[in-house]
Amino acid sequence: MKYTNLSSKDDCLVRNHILFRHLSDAEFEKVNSEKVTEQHKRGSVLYHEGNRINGFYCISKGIIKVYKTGLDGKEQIIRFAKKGDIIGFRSILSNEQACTTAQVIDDSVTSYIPGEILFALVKSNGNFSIELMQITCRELGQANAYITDIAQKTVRERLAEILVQLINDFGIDDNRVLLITLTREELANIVGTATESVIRLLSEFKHDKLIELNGRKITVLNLPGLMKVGNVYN
Amino acid sequence: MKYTNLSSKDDCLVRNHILFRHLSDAEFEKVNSEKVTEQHKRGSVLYHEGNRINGFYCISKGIIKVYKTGLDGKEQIIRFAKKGDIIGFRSILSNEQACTTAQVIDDSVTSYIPGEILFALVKSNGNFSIELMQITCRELGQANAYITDIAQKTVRERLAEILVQLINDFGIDDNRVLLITLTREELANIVGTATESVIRLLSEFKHDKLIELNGRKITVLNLPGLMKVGNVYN
DNA sequence: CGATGTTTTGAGAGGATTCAACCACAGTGG
DNA sequence: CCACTGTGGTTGAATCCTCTCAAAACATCG
Repeated sequence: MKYTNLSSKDDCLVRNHILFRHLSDAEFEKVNSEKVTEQHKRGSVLYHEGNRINGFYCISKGIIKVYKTGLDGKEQIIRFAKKGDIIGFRSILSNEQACTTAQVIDDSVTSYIPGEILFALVKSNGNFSIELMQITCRELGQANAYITDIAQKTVRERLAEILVQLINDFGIDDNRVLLITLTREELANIVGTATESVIRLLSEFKHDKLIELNGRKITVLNLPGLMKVGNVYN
Repeated sequence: MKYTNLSSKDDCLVRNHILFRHLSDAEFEKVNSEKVTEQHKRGSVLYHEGNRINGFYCISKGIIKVYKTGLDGKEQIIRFAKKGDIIGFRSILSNEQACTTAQVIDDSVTSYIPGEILFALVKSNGNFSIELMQITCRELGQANAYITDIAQKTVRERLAEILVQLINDFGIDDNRVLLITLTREELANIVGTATESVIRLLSEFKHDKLIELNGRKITVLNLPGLMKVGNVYN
C-alpha cells in the first residue's frame, strides 16, 4: 500500500467518476482534499468482512473482488469492482459492519473518501443522492437477478452466464482473450460450485469450441453459443 | 382493488412509516394529498415484472410477496413486504422496468405514491435521502447474504434458515403458530428447490420434533434446533 | 358430487460434490 | 544445481443429494 501526493493527475481520479459529476466546485474541492489515494498490489485487502469501515473507495484502476465468507470458509464472490466503481459505501450508509471483504486481484489505484463526506453530500446535494441511489438500486437489481439464477439454473448454465457477464464487463482484447484472469477456484466461487466442476465444464466448453484455454487465459470463440448455454438473453 | 377516501385514520398509513419521519409538515401534506390508498385481496398483483411503474407502494397492512420469474416460469421469491415496508422504489430510482412482480398473499392495504414525489423528496430532503438509502443498503446486504447461502448451503439448511427468518419477521402467536401461511410451493420458491423436497424436509423436521404441521399452519416446537439445522447464528 | 388445486409418497435418474491421486510449475534453500 | 515445498490445475471413481416423473390421497368449493 503506497500513499501518493495530490497532483493534477490525481484530481482526475475523482473528477472522472460519474458519481461525482453533479458536485459543485466547492464540494469537489472538499472531496479532493479529504480523499486518500493509494496503490494496492494483487492480494492486498481493502477491508475485511465484519470490520467497521469509516469511508468508501473509488476505484481508478485495477480490479477488486468483493466476497463474503461462507460457513466452511468458502468464499462467495459477490461482484467485481473496476475503474469507475465504488465499494464499501453500503456498510457506511446502512451503518452496519462490512458484510464483505474487498481484495485486489489486479493491481489497483483507489481513492478512500471518509464517510462523513458521503453523508454530507447525500444530505446536501440532491443530484448526488439520486446518482448514488441509482447505483445502489442497480446493484440491488443485479443481486436479485443473481439469486434467481443461482437458485434455478444448473452449474453449467451459471458458468456460461458468468463468462458472458465477464466478457461484457471486462471485454476481450484483439485476440479475443478475456481481459480478466481468474483462478479456477475464483470462477467456482462466483458460480457457487466446486473447483473441479468448473474445470470439467470449462473443458467441455472447450471441446464444444465455445472457448479456448491457455492457463488462466480464456479465449472467446463463440459468444452467442455461450449465451445460449447460459440462457442469457439481452 | 378498492379505493378509499382520505380520512384522519388514513393519515396514519403514511405518517407511521419510519421512512417519512423526517418530513416537514408541508412535505407530509404533499405526500398525503397525492397518495392513493387501496385495499387488495389475496392474489391481486400490484405490478408485474417487466412493466414500467411510476410510483411506489407503502404497505400499511397485509403481506405481499415479491418475486422474479425464472426461465421455465418458476417463481423465485425475493422477499416479503409487510406493514411499514415499501416496494417498487427500486425500479423508479434506477429508472428501469420492474424486475419483480408484487403479489398479495395476505389481504393488504397500500398507499401508492407517485415517483415524482419520491424524486423530489430525495432531492430536497437530506434526512429522507439517508433514510431511504439505508433501507436500500440493508436490502442489498440481505440480498448478498442470501446469494452466499443459496450458493453454499444445502436445501435442508436453507429451509431451516428460511423458517427461522419467517419466525423473526412475522412472529408466532400464543400457540407458537407461525404468523405467515405459505403453500409448500411458495416455501420451495423462497428456498429455491422443488415442492416435493420441501414436503419431505418439512416432515423430517416434524419427525425431529422441530416443528408441528397442520395443513399450512406451522407450529414452532424447537427454534434453537431449527437455527442449528440452518446454521443460523445471531 | 365432480372439479380443481394442493399435498404426499415412491422410485429412478442425474447432476454435482467429495475424495484421492497425479501433474505442472515456481519459488526456496541447502 | 537439485531436492523440497506449496499452489493451482486435472482427472477418475464413488457417493449422495436433489430433481423429475408418476400416481394417489386429500382438500376445498361451487
